Amino acid sequence: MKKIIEDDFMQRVKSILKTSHFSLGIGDIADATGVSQRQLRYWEKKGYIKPSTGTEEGKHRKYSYFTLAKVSLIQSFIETGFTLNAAVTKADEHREVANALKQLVINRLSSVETLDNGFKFNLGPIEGLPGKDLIATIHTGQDTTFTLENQPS
Amino acid sequence: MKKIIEDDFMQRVKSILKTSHFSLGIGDIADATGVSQRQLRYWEKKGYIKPSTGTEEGKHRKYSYFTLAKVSLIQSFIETGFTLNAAVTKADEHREVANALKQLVINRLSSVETLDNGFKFNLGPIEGLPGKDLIATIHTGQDTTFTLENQPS
DNA sequence: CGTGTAAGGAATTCTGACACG
DNA sequence: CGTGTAAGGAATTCTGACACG
Repeated sequence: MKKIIEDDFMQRVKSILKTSHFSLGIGDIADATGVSQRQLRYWEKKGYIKPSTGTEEGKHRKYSYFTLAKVSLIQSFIETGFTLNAAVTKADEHREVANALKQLVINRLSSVETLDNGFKFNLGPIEGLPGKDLIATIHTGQDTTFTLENQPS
Repeated sequence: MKKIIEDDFMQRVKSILKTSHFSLGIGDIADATGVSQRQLRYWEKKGYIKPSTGTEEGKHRKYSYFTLAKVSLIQSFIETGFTLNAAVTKADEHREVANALKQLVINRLSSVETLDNGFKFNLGPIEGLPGKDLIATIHTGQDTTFTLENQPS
C-alpha cells in the first residue's frame, strides 16, 4: 500500500523549488497580510521593503515571497504595539529565516514515500550515526514524527 | 556570538506560516512557470487546475501556491514528452507533497538560533532516542547537516 | 486536442495631491 | 510620522472568436 516516489519525480520537485521565482502583486500582499496598498507604497518609499520588479517604467509592483514574510512580520510587531520603525528593525534581525527553511528542504530531501494517510520523507544521514537515515513521517492532520531507519544497502 | 531567537518570534513565524493564505495572479503563474495565460485558462476549462478566487464576477483569477507547484509539475512532464492529459495524471499522484512539506515545518520547528553564517533549527525529539533533540544546522551556501543534542534540562 | 492571436471592455494598480495630526 | 481617500491615466486580465490542425 506504500509507494516509493521515483527519483525522477524528486528531481522535478527540487528543480521547481530551486528555480521557481514567483512574485505577487500589491493586492495579493495586501490581502494576505492585512497591510494596505497605501502602507506598502509608503514602506517602500522609506526603504523598508522593495519590490522585485521595479516600477520605473510605470508597471505594476511585484513582490517576492520573502517580502511577503517580512511584511507579515512587521505587521505582527505593529499589532503588538511597536512603531513602524521599531517593527522593521525587529523583523530585519531575522529576515533570512524563511530563506534558510527553504534551503533546509532543498538540501536534505532525498526521497518520498506515500502512505495511506500521509508521507514519509527521507532526510538522509545524521552526524555520528553511520548507517542510519533520518525519516520524517507525516500523517494528515496529525503530528510529524522523526525516526531512524537503516540505510538501504 | 550566537543568539537564541525568543519564543515570541517563533510564535509569529508559525502563525504566519499557518494563516498566510496568499494568492498569485495569472501573469505571475505564467512568468514563474513558462506556461502561457492561454494555456492556464484552457487547463482550467478542462478541470485540471482551478483558481482559488472564482472568476464568476468577472474578476481576475487568483491561484494558490499549490496550484503554482502543480502547474510547474505538469509543465515539467510536458517538456519531457508527455501529453497534457498524461502530465496532469502524473502530477496529480503527488499533488499533496508540497502541502506535507509545509506541515513538516509547522509541526516540528520549536526554536531557532542564529550563527555567524547560518541557522540552527531545533526539530525536537526522535522516536527511540529519549533525551535527545534533532538539530538541523544550515550554513549559508553550504549543505545542511543533522546532529543530535541533549535536551535542555 | 491544445495553443496563438487580435479586439474591446472590465478590474487592478499607478502617481501626485489633499487631509489629519 | 503614518495612513486614508478621490481622480484620472496606464498596465493587466477578462471573454468569445478565429485560426491551425
